[in-house]
Amino acid sequence: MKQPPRSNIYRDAWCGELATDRCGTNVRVAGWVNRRRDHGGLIFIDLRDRSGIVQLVIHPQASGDAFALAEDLRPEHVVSAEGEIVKRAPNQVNPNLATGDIELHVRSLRRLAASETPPFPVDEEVDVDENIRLTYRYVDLRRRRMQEALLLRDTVVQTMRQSLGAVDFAEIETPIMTRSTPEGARDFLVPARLQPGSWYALPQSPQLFKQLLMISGYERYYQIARCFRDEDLRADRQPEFTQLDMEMAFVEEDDVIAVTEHVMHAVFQAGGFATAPPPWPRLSYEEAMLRFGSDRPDTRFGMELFDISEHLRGSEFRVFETVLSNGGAVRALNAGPREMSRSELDGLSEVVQRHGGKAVAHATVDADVWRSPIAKFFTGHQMASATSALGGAEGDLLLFVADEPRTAAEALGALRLELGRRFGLIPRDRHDVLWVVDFPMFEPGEDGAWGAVHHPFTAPSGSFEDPGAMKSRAYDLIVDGWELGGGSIRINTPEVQQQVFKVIGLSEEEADRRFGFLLEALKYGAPPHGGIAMGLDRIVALMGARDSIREVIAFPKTASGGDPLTGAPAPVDEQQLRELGLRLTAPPAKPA
RNA sequence: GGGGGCGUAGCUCAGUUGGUUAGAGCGCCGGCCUGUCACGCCGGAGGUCGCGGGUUCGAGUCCCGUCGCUCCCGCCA
Repeated sequence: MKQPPRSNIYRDAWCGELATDRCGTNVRVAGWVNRRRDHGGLIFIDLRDRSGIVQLVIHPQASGDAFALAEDLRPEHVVSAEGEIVKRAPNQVNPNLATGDIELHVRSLRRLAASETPPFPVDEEVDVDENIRLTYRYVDLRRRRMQEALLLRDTVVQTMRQSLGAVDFAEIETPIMTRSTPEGARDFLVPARLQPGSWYALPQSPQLFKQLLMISGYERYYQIARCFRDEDLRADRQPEFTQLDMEMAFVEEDDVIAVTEHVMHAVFQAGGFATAPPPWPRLSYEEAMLRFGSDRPDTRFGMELFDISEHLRGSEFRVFETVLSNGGAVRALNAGPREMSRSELDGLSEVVQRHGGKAVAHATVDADVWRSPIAKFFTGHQMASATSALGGAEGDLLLFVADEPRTAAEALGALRLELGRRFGLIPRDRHDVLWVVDFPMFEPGEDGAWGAVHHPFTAPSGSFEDPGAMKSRAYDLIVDGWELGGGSIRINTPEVQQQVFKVIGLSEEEADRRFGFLLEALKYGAPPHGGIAMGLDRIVALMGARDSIREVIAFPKTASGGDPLTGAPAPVDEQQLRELGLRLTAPPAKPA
């Protein structure tokens, strides 16, 4: 706590900050009963506020009905206590408690509110069913781990504001009710009562508004922005989430990257998250895919991937030969000296299959050849050459995936992560930060058209003659295999913007209808500009070592998008629908 | 949309091959206890085994369906 509380009838001190310097003085504290130990003739109460815990001692001779009340207190009752701070005898010191060398000898005690027995323990770190935690989130948030997470989140946000403010960024708000301009994800829609049949959309990001602000000359903008995407949830994805959204004018990649490194390094330091100092290494998308089979590689451990297509081409192994002759690749990794059972190996194939691969082939290095069901298909030279490419030593387990190059890379990349976790190869107290750059601008979509890999406002490099070969001027910040943020230099002329729309199959009319306002704005002096968006929830989750961003959001949604506390989403009255000019074509899924 | 895991007391869990009255720890309630801090001791209450259906002499256990939570694939800056 930065300051003592203002003295009032409830308290004049924080529980967790009382120390021997206050011995002999009279203090008043308030909070929740964390635990009560009733010895019959003497009662101890651990009183908790946000700052921590202090032990209250209530003697029978305390004034008034203090002792009788203390007998009646239960966990989570809210009380205010007043009395003298007393130094504990040496044999009574509790080394596990920050305030363990003092205690408060209570003179008077007031119960400010009673409490039902909490649905789960507040004072213990037991894993409680998440649905129950969310139903009673106000109780859950009292628990130490949740408090730590939310206060870490505050530290992160404060640090972002300070370090951006210090380099002239201005915080500017953009609308939550806006026009549907799908960037790829599904929009959340809000019906417009005043214009029946029309809809607002909640922003997937402030992307277009921050570009407009650059055109408006604000030079350096940022916002801690809430964003909305109506897609399925994951441990690291919520339908509403928060990002640190930034944009700068007259910049190229290095400028945005430098500012981001400045902010994020400050954030990591403020949260005690140990990383190397900037500048952080940059890896091209192509290299990331080749070496790690992922565009967000976890570089904290090795076991890198290799393309051994050329070492094995021309073998008798039909599976590999078919893949190779169809333009596919054989990718492999060296899992090191490991014995794996048949069922463990089958398990690896399942991992690969989940990510679009077909199966994993395996071989164990045995002198110059392989011990493997597929060894008989290869020449000694092929085996020796592939083994050497993989740095294989006697007894090493080699794993192969053959497929279309990208599928092979991604499937083997997923396998690498699984092995890293399973064999404990990932160091706990080391954190790797890196940039992935040089993304392709377009990739083939399902309908044969091109799709924008980033979003269609990203500036491309290369020639529109060959969209598949174009790169985007984009960059992603990756930490420990988490994608913490991404951004790009944006398009700042209507001509280029139109060309990009054309490549992704947006007709001129369609582009004009949906993004006409942007194209128009680009005609009025749009400076070169670029920016980035950092996922706040992910940053805090990673720094706080949480598996899910729900652990760092005060009131998150469940995997089905609901909030067990409020019951949202819920049906609305017929009257509300009528005012909006809406009628349901199907009855509500569940009654109100 | 698809696949996996889970659902038994307030909480965390056990529950054998389908078999008599479904258990444990913590919590809760009552009693005792003046130095505990995971206080201790004694006693007690507490169950729609998520829900519905089926098989069976008999279902927490097997089958079908359904709901909820969760992880992943698809989807998603």
